[in-house]
Amino acid sequence: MSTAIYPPEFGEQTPLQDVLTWRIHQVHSRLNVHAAKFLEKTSGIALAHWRVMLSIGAEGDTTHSEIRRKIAMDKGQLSRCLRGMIAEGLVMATGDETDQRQQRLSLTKKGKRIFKKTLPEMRKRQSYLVGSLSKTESKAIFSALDKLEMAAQNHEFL
Amino acid sequence: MSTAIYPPEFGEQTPLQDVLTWRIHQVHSRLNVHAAKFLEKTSGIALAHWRVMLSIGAEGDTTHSEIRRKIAMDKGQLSRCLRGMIAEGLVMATGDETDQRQQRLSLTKKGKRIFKKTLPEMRKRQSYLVGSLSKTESKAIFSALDKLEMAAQNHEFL
DNA sequence: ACTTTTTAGTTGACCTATCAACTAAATTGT
DNA sequence: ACAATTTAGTTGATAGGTCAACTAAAAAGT
Repeated sequence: MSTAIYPPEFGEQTPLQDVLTWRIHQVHSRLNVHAAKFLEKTSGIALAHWRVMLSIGAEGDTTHSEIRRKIAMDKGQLSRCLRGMIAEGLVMATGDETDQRQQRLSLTKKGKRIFKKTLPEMRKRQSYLVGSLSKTESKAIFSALDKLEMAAQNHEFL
Repeated sequence: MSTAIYPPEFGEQTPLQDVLTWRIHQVHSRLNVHAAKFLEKTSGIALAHWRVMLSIGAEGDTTHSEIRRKIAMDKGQLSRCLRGMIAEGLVMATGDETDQRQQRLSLTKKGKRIFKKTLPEMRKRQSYLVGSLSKTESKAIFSALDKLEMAAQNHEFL
């Protein structure tokens, strides 16, 4: 049981309380480890790289900040991540003619090949994970996450 | 909507897929930021320190590895965390007579004072967070997290 | 036109997390 | 009794996340 990890006095009075954020913490880290191992095995790329690839998409042509909007990644982190991906030959950057601050980003041939190979594998993985949930659970977990996120961003309670 | 953060082709075919782990990632990081700020404001302690305090408990007398069992924290991380907490005067360590490898850990007076001050605040915070969920959602999110964790630890799918 | 502000992205500093190597004490096996 | 293994905890190396300072280009304000 989830509550077992907390001292009774806390858990008993407030069964969902910190336990919930803690549970999210734990599950998150385990899912991350799993995803990273899985990706390492199937295509040898890093989780962050996969996320960025996914946000570019096989035929995409996008920019730094557009990716950031999509996946809400720190811009410094994304900058370094993209540098790595370019170094590995997964992504190519070409200057944007109308705005010299930004660059158009797209997958290289190698990037596309890996993307296309990885996508179905990741789909399988996710189906496997989500398949462990009931319909109700999978619906509820999404709305619960949305609500928790909103609650966490509500500055009144801070 | 949650699925909006992924390319249509991915999201449409597999609505819950990576989106779910990604949502957990996002929500987790926002909850963490929120918790850290909240703790900073209410008692000036770090999130990791709070978690350890919580696992020791106001009257607790425990060991390194017992904490680790409770909160599944990396042992190196916990070692440094405890060192910091001892330096801050939150925790005191005394040698265990029967086993010289381990130490008995408990909260100092200062630690207890902060613990007692922080606990109701954290309860309020958690009630606030959990209060944003419906009964169904809060039940479902727990079982969903349990199942996802088990699925992620299943080595068959790796 | 030119100053101010916003936007795009990079870099550095720092902090946390994870993993592996290591020491020392206790337990188990013979 | 003593060798081998397990358990407890520390430390170091490294990767990833977070924040803030910085440069440069573009847009907006006057």
